[in-house]
Amino acid sequence: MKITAQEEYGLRCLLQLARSEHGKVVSVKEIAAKEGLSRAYVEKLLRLLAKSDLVHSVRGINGGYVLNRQPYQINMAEVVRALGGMPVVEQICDDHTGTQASCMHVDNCGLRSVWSNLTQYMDQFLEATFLSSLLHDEAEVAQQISRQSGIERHEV
Amino acid sequence: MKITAQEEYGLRCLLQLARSEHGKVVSVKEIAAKEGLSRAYVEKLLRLLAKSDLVHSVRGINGGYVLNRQPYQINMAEVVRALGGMPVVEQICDDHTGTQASCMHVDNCGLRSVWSNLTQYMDQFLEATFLSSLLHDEAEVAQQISRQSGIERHEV
DNA sequence: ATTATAGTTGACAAAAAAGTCGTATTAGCG
DNA sequence: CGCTAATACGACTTTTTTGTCAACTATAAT
Repeated sequence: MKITAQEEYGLRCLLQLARSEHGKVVSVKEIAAKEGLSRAYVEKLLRLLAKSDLVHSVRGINGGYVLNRQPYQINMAEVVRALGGMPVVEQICDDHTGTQASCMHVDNCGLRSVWSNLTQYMDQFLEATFLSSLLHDEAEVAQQISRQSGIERHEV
Repeated sequence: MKITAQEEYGLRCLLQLARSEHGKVVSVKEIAAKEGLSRAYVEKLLRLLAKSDLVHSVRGINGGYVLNRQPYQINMAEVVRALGGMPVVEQICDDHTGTQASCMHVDNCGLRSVWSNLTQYMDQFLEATFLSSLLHDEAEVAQQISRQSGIERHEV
């Protein structure tokens, strides 16, 4: 269970857009500087996000990227999906390795249920978390999310 | 958010052990055949599981691997952890990429809270799922887990 | 004791993911 | 128009993860 680099850094770039005034064009250069990432990488990530219509680009001089909706209208599940994210059960089953032509468990697989439920469970969480909630102070964010998820918080 | 190959295949091998009579030694050869994986790979996975004391090996002729506890005493969170699994927030923060020496958000990072809560949330789910529940028919497993997680099931 | 079967180990090879680069395209501005 | 600063895109390189191999050690059976 790994959070991929694309998810991590893609989300960060998105947050940079969310932080700036709505509708304002922010250049890759600026985002790259603020996140300490290379321009090339930031471009790649933003193009990914653009494919899923979370942002759009403005070309030419003074160009850059803009968030398509407001931060409170974008939930984490969408973002994670856009960034290549959530494992779809069919993919897991399809993508098997090994000596056989198809997964040994094609027609009866206890695991499939586990993964598919876990995925849905995570999705619930992510759908309930909006970009806007991540813009505050760390302590605030922690409180808010913890309340939402019903998890008691022991430490940061 | 990816389920890694090690988690997927390691868990499967473990399930093969869980399926056989408790305390019985099962050879890598046998597991490999049943899962359609190479012996070498199955060995590697079982050694990983052995490191975390979920199984132990018996050497020599008639050797193989044995589950250390009974399936109803082993939860998925342990298994996933043994297989390299759950992302620890410190790791994510530490493992940053980019042009700077440390993550740009070291002292105030909204994301940290999200990942850490998501992780805990998933952990709850995985801790409540035991190896024993994965031994039944797919349909049964699905029902059982869905009940446990409070997620309504729409389709398989 | 010998032999055959099984696990052990670390190095290696292959595949996938992460990240970079160069060239093309677009738009503002003089 | 032509220059400059920006995105677009695909090919490429690097790094990490997956998976394999070969030489080695342990043990039961004979």
